[in-house]
Amino acid sequence: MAPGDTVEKILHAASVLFAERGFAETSLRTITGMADVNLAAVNYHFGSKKELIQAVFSRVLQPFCKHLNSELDAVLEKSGEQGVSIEQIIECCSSALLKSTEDSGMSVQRVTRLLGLAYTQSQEHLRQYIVGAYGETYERFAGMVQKAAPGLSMVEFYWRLYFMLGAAVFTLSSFDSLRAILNSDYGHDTELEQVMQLMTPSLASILNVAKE
Amino acid sequence: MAPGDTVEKILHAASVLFAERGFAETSLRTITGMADVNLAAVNYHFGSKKELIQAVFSRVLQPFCKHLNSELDAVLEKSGEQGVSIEQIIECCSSALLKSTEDSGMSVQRVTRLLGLAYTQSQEHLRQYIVGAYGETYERFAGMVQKAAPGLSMVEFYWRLYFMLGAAVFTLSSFDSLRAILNSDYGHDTELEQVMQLMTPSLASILNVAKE
DNA sequence: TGTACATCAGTGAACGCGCGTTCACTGATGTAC
DNA sequence: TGTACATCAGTGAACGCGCGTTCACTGATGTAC
Repeated sequence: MAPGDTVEKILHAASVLFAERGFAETSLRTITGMADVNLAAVNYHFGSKKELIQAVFSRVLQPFCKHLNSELDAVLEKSGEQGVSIEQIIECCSSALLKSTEDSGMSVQRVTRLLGLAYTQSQEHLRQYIVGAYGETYERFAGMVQKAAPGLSMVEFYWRLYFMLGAAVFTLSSFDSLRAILNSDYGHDTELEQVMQLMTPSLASILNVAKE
Repeated sequence: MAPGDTVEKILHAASVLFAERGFAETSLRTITGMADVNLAAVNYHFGSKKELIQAVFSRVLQPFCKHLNSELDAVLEKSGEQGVSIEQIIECCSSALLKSTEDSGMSVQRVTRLLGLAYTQSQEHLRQYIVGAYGETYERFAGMVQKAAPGLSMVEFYWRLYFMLGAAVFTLSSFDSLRAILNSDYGHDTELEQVMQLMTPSLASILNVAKE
């Protein structure tokens, strides 16, 4: 077996299981069982369960941030004077998300579920790690969104940004179950790409709607 | 000590701790320690940890649904022919949420965190219990929202409703940490009621924005 | 080319610990006769 | 009024179990001389 293969198998199984059940509900025995590697291999390669969690996030966030940055570069270059619209920024996020899932072989649902977990499961070590490693890209993104919505106060902008993030993360991370409900109740199937397209104008309107 | 007091102390401690850390991360020993009751009292009064989780949700959802129903009644009666607007429905939810937290002595953040957990922590027994006990109120709410946004296809309505729920649940349940970040980065404090007011037009715009 | 040693990925079994749950028990209160 | 019994809230200690982690060990590969 090629070296590094064990590491990759552990990371894959951990991503799948963490996204499905959360961190505390997923034991190392379940992970190593699914990955078909020895239990002790996790601590051998990663040191601890905490560090495994961080490694899983690295594998997801690094390609995403890379793609997001180059998408933002492209859009900045293309639209010179008239500035970048919020719709364009959202589409940067969408395609960065899709491209990064191609890279890692993970689904969009899984990636956004992991992102949601980072918010909702209060793992302080994880929050610190993510802010430290990927805070810069986030700041850049937030700055561009703010430029696209002039005239909003700091407070109003900030909260509207979180409304947008909440809508996106919540919907995408629960996509499978929401799709299943819609399918069984109304017999209508929806593709992920379709929902991401539906989402763009809705997210944009959150930011652009007139002030209260 | 008055009878029923132990039950109430357990429910209170469990609500606080579940909302803070999730279900798996909260042990019965932590709960009974905080509530200052005997460890075995949980299984004596509730039967199991699962049933305790359900009881916590009952204590939260029952008053919320009660208030939401009467708010919806009031608004239906008031606005006869011209129909009920989406803003009115959102405000029904807001005040039902505020009133129900007064009842139970729990914060809005805690209630929405619990609601978010019900979605994100895949506790199948809990999802079934909630749908069985409170699905009717949800159907009524969803039906009224749909009437307030005529012209949308089933698919488009359905997904926009989830964008709205996501934005609301995500923001309110993370309110404390978002508020803290805004405070430390820009020195500006925001009250919960203020955010709920900011949220109304943004949520309404998700539903009302023109079709793609 | 041969030998001795170092490095490294991986293993199997065990460690102590905290978990949810169980059970025999206590002591107070209510009820029947 | 007195006594026997039933009910009920609560308790203390222990149960077995699955958890993350540790450790001595193996066997393959690389390196120095």
